[in-house]
Amino acid sequence: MAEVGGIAGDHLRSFIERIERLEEEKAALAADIKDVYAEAKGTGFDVKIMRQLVRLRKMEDHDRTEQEEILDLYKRALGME
Amino acid sequence: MAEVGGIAGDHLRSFIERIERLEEEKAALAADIKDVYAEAKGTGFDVKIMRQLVRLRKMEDHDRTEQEEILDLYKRALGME
Amino acid sequence: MAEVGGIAGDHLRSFIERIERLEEEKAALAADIKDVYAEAKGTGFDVKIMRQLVRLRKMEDHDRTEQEEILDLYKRALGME
Amino acid sequence: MAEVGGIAGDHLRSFIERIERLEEEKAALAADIKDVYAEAKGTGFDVKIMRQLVRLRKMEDHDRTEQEEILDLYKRALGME
DNA sequence: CTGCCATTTTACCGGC
DNA sequence: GCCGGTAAAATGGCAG
Repeated sequence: MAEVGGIAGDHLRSFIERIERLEEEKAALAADIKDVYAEAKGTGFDVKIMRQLVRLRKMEDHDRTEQEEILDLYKRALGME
Repeated sequence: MAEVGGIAGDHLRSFIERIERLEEEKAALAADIKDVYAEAKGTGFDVKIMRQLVRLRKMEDHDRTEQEEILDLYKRALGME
Repeated sequence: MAEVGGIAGDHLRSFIERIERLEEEKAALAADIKDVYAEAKGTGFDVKIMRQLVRLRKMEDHDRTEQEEILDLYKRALGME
Repeated sequence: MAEVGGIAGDHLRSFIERIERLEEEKAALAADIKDVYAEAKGTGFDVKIMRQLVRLRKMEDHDRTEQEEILDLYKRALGME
């Protein structure tokens, strides 16, 4: 661990503050997201279902290349590459 | 999918896309935070300890806010606002 | 929280021991899995690729009904159910 | 998939299936553990505290084992085994 | 207030 | 023996 006190302390403080700044922005975005859900709910949509939709669409993105990956993996696993 | 449900479908899609856009930004910030921790680690700092520090400072902020809220509550109760 | 000492203590101990027993079995299975990977490695297979395969196949299982789920969700979300 | 790579493919499949079988059993045990925690919670115990207890007891076991290993090491160093 | 879900933290495992 | 990345556990937050 770097020295306690002096320049190392300033350095640590700098890192911590950068992180805290980023986390504030992240929290702000989380709040924005919450607001959008609330707005959608006010329009009559079901928040729980919307969350499921978002989750499933994210999974779909991950799956887009999954089949190819599996084939590639089998090939590599079997030394066919 | 836009044809399913007509207007409502478009509306839903709009909400979902807004959320997904915000979540992308949130993920980008999470990656930035990760990078800062990695950089700090490369400078010799202990990431686990740093995380504890950040959490502790956040809790203190939270508690401080809570105190202020209670104070406000009392002020309003006393007609001091 | 239940009383400290007396019957509650015995009860707690009983729960803890049941959990520890189950965790031992789980750890034993984890060791078995490790052994299989080691054996496969000894036969010339790449452990990292095998782990990826297992992970992707698990995802495939999860995806098996995903498309239907998504359609159902959209229908419900749009009040078409 | 059995046709890909012939014998090697079958061999790989065999390993993968053994692993998947073991992982299913492991998941079942994890579910059992979850159930015990839930049951304990229903009896009035604090699950979070219980988890800490289990972790602590495991650490103590680990440390005890470590001490015994060190003792063994010394014994061997002294030709006492 | 309770259960579920997302996030975050911790622990593990293989590789170098 | 550490490091990086990946899976598991645990905590926190949110909707109902």
